[in-house]
Amino acid sequence: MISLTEENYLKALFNLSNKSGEVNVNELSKWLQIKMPTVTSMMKKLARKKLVHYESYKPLRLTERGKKEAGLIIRKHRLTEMFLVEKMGFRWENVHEIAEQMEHVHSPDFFEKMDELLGFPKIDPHGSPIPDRNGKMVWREYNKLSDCKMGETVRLSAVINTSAEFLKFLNNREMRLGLKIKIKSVEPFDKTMIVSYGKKTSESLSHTVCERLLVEKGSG
Amino acid sequence: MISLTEENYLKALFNLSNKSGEVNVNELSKWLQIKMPTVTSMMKKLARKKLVHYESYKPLRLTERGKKEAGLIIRKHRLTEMFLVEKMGFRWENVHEIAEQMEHVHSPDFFEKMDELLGFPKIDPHGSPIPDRNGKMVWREYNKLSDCKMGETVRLSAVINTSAEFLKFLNNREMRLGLKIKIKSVEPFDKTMIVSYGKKTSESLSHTVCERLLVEKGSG
DNA sequence: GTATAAAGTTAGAACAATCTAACAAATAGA
DNA sequence: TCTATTTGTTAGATTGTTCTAACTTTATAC
Repeated sequence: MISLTEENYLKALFNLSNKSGEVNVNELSKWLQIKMPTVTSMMKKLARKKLVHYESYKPLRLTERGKKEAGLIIRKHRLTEMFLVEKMGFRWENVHEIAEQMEHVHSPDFFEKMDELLGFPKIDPHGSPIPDRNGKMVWREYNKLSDCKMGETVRLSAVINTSAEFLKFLNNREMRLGLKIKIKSVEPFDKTMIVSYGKKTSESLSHTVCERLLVEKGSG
Repeated sequence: MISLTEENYLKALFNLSNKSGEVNVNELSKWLQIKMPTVTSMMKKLARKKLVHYESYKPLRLTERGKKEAGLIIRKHRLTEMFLVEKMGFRWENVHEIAEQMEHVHSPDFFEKMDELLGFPKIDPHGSPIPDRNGKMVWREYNKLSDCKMGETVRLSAVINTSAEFLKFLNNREMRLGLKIKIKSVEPFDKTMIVSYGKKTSESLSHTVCERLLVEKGSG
């Protein structure tokens, strides 16, 4: 049995894993706002439970089982977010906190029913992929807006940061998923972009913002 | 802040309170399947938090604040059960376990939205009243079927036991809320009732079952 | 290539929620 | 009313999750 606390560690490890699947203790400690010694001892415990590969002074890695369990928690989180938006009328900036609690509900039937009522969605309201029943998750080929060049036209496909503040920032600028964005220019000094989209002919987006917007190129 | 564990004690106290609002430590201990010394120490803690009136060797009583908090937890439980049945297509015997977990979700908005989508229901799928936003709950004037007499015709309004087994037992006999039931006879020895309802002309219901069925008299 | 800083670990304590064993008070039977 | 049973409490231990303080290892900077 995996406790609520352990579930939160697994999810954090999953979310922080880089391409090679590695996470540092310090990173995890800061993310969870839990002191390093506590994290170390929990990692030893999760290692005993075969959910994490742990060796002293080495980066942490989830085991296959750990990845699956974490994926299933994230599946519950994202299905919930989708349900809240699509079936209950919540806005995308108000679903994270609720999903954060619902992801710990143990009831396969409940989440299967959500999935069914939603028509088996592949992405959540922020464009993040919903892991399948085996906890497997695949990101489509997205680019950060900040990596695109002047003159390109792209489609907004996902947002990395799902904090209410950031999402409200996007709301205020009438930005939402699916939006077609044209890059008019890029300021060389601070990488601020001037873009046009919808009725906006000239909006300025800081590098910090552009790094958090994932887009698809050349999808018409 | 009230912990999940404390919430479960409050809810149990609320559910076990008799007319005078009293609950014994032993009773609570058996209900929660937690040993008496643990219950005693938790009661002292809840007394410190002004949620329970506690005096050594005296019966336990919720304070006004305790009653309110407990009522709000039960509100969340029952709204969830109603939502699961009305909006998600679950059957009444499958909602208790899920609601048991959802009742601990902290998000007034979430439950307000449920309430609104459901059209502000007064009762849950088992006929139990849903406490209002202040945690206040009122039972309508129901009688146990077991207290009714031969010849009476009554309407099934609520079920006391919400275990899946009992609800499946009722399903198997095509019994549901709103059903009009006529008492054909009562066996004096064991109080078994012979009743008719719907297409059934002669069904036998044990006293154990009749005690768990709440009915309204003379409502046409 | 050593000194310093950053990252990670060990040891020991604290708090919440649980238990068992032993004792005390209240209740019930004769 | 006296004793036996039931109910309730106290004391002390256990487990899970967290902390601080002190120490060790690894990485960084000159």
